This record gives sequence, C-alpha cells and structure tokens, in this order.
Amino acid sequence: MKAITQLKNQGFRITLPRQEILNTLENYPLTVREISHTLKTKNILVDLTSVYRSLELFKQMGIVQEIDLGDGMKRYELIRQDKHHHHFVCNNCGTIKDISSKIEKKMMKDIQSKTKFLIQDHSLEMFGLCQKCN
Amino acid sequence: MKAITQLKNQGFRITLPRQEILNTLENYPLTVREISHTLKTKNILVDLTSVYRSLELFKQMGIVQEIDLGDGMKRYELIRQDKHHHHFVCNNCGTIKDISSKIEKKMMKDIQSKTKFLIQDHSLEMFGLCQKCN
DNA sequence: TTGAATGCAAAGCTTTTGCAATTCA
DNA sequence: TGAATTGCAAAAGCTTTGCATTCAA
Repeated sequence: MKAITQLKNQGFRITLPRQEILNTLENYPLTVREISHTLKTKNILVDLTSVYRSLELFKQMGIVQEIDLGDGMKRYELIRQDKHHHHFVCNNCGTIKDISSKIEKKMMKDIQSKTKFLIQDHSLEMFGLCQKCN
Repeated sequence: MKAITQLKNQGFRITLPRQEILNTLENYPLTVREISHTLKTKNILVDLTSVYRSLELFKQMGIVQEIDLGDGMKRYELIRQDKHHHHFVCNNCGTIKDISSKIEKKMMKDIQSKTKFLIQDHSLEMFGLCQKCN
C-alpha cells in the first residue's frame, strides 16, 4: 500500500511536509539534516523538528525504517514490500548500497538454534570500498 | 599482549583511571556512563571526559572496540585475540551476549564476489529475547 | 470550525574541546 | 622536573519537548 494511502486510512493528515519528506526518501537512506537540506533546494522549508516528528510517525506506521551506520546520525529509508536488506557503505565516497543475501536467513536460524535465543530483528552493515573507489 | 603492557611499550603512562577503565571492560560492552558509574561504586572517581579520552586511545591502539546498538550511546568492549564476534541484545532484559558464526565468513565472501565491493569491515547486531526472557 | 500538525525556542543527552592543575616516569 | 594526563567548564551536535500558531478535513 502506498504510504500516502496508508496515512489517510489511519486518519492522519496528508500535509505538504509529510508528502515531501516521503519523496526525498525514494532513493537511499538519508539523515534528518539531509532530508531538510534536500527540501531546501526545492524551496520547501520544513523545520527539523517536523522532519523528526514525521519520521517518528512513519517509523511507527511501518512506512519507514531507521538505520544506524555508527556515525552518530540516524538514517531513514522507505520499507519496500518485504525486501529485507542491508547496507554497504563506501569508506571513501560515502555511497550507500543495498545488499541482500540468501545465506543470511540460514545464518540466523543457525544462531537461533545454537543459542536458544529468539531473534526478532537484526542489523547488518558492511563497510569497505565500492567498485569505483577500489 | 596485555593491554597494560601494550600501553607501556608504546610510551603511554599507566595511570589509575586507565587501569580501572580497562578493568570494568572485562565482562561485556559498557557505555561511558556505565563505566563511570561502575567505578563510582568502587569509590574511584573518574571524570566522563577522561573515560572518553582513554577509550579513544584504547580504540586507536586496537585494545578496545566500539559497538553501536542504535540506542544513542556507544559501547566499548575489549578486543580478545582474533575472536571476531557479534552481539545479541535481549529486548526485554537488555542483556548483551556475544555471538560468533561460521557461516558469516562465507556470507561476506559471497557478497563480495557478487557485488565487487571490497568489504573491509562489518557489524552485525541481533535483537530479540534471550533464553530466560522467552 | 477544530483538532491535528507545524514552527520556533529551549532543553536534554551524548560527546568534544580548551585550559589550568595534577601526576606519572 | 616536565611533559603527559586529568578534571572542570563550556561548547558542539543530534534529538526531544512545550507551546502558540497554522492548516487540513
């Protein structure tokens, strides 16, 4: 279901800030500042606070996902239909690429049966050099 | 090589704060506040700033490793000899357990050959319920 | 019209920086 | 002794909160 529809269906208002924030997230994960800056270049001024609040709402609605690359800022990306994936960050140019792996599920099952922990979620981030920078 | 020896060999001073900070890290990853608080219960008062600075030094010397569980605070743990591992965090009681997996290396190789990215490092954190809480 | 959403200012946290005082070697 | 290390105060950076104003429905 499209994010906007989802908002409407759940009784939330379709505001310009919300629509535009969602638009910025089309391509790759962004920080709050990056979202705000992107909007500024389109002459759409949205306060940082509102960006934070919108993202919090989107997160709770399952529209958006928070990712942490360990650099002190959270990043946000749209959740595409059940396409669980991870990220590769280039240490040189900073580009973020989506990564998905088939072995992953097996790995989680393995760990779960070995440890008897119930794994509800996990995050996997990779760092290195992208094809261009290598 | 023991951390203290390593410090001495590299010309750094063996101070009480440094020794005691290292001691707190024996068991599991701690935040800066947790380190400071642990020391306080032992009547050892070390300023937060000094904890930060010691950890930064230890990190650069390869004695300590920074981990990010996405809750806004960095955690620090001793690096044991080439025992690369990851973490499982219980969503209920907060316990952090070390996890290591054999499949992991294969997974990285797989991704590397598929994407042509050079993977230099990665982080994997798992969240769920531990045996006790499940 | 009216409650939801936004903007602005201020505060809350973690982490960093500057500098004088202290301390290890 | 003297440079390295620490502590204290202040600042920096990300995020949250309070409240009056604005706006979608």
